[in-house]
Amino acid sequence: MTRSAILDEAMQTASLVGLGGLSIGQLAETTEMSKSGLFAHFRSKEQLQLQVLERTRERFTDVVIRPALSAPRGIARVRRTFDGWLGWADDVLNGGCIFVAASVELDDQPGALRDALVRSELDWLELLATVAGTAVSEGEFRDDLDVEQFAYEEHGVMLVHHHASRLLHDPRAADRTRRAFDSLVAAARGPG
Amino acid sequence: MTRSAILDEAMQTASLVGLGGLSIGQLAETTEMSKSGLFAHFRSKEQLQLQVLERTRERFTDVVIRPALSAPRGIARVRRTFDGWLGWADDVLNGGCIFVAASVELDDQPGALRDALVRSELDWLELLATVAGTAVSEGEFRDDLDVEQFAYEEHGVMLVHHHASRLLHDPRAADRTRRAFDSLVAAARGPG
DNA sequence: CCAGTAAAAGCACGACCGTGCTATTGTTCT
DNA sequence: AGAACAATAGCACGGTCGTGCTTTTACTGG
Repeated sequence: MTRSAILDEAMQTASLVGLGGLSIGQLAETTEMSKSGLFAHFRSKEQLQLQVLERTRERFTDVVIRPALSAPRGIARVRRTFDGWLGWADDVLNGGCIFVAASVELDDQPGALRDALVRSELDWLELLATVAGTAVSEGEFRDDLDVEQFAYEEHGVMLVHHHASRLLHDPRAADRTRRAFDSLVAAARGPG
Repeated sequence: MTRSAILDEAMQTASLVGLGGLSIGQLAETTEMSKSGLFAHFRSKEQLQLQVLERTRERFTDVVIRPALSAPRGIARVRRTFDGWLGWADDVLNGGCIFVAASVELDDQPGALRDALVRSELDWLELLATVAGTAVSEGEFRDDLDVEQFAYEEHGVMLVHHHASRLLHDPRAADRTRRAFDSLVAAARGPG
């Protein structure tokens, strides 16, 4: 079992129980390794968590960010980024989005893991704002749009989608989310 | 140490480490009781968690819901509900909002605790929709407003506020949140 | 084939977990 | 004062946790 395969397994587990819920013994069991054999790959639990987070970032880049950036600049790209996020947990994870889970798990727990997550989230928000910016420069969004505010509100819709679909299992979640997103886009297009 | 006081302590701890992060031993330590003495009050960890959740609901009702419902019907009440939520974790908890934390902690963990949380969250969403409804019947919101959609988007703004303020410590969070909320209200007032 | 190296396993440790069972304390009622 | 009862403590159990140390296995280059 290669280190990379272990991380993939760990990522799936973390999606179900969070980064804090990861345990070396349980992970050794599901990968059919000895506890000490697995432990040798990482040299502490924190290292394991950091590398799982990093691996998740890589996968996220592959399945969400890169495809989104290959969409045409402007609203099309904004939409593709948003839709990519909506589907990503369903497509590559067994459970919920690891970033969402970690965000509430770590908000009161200082340390390297939290710091790494914060960097990651800031990158993501910045990317959302940048993508919105392409819609501005293409003339599809009004040119006095506050792109960071747009990213902020867009992120809110993502979070409420996660809540409604994963916790509440609300069958109307997809529809509500689409309507919320469309409102944001409409408001960004122009004044009334 | 009375059962009620224990629950208050446990609520504070849960706000820092989540309901799953509660432990009988640690709680016994902070309440200066023996582990078995404390354990006797609840007869399982799950019972403890359920009662902590219930206690949190009571406190939430006291400091958010009741004051909000005493505001005048309409937009004033909508705003008071929203503002009440924003402040509630800061005012009564040491850490983050327990409902937010539990929502991502439990979304893949079936059981009585998850069921109780889902009921609680559905109540909350329903209340948000109902309060928006008072603004409709007062003529302040347009009368074809989808109040559940409004509640959905409002909830999204709350979640992103929690993320930005607690995880990112973004000093602009309060301002961004207010602007997001104002957009929602403006859109609900009328067509353009 | 053998030496050297890397990966995995074996094993033990102290700590904490939830939970039972039994004893002790403290309170209330007659 | 003594009996009945509730609250708390003492103690032990099997289990899992993260992590060290030592030994075995698997692989590689000469």
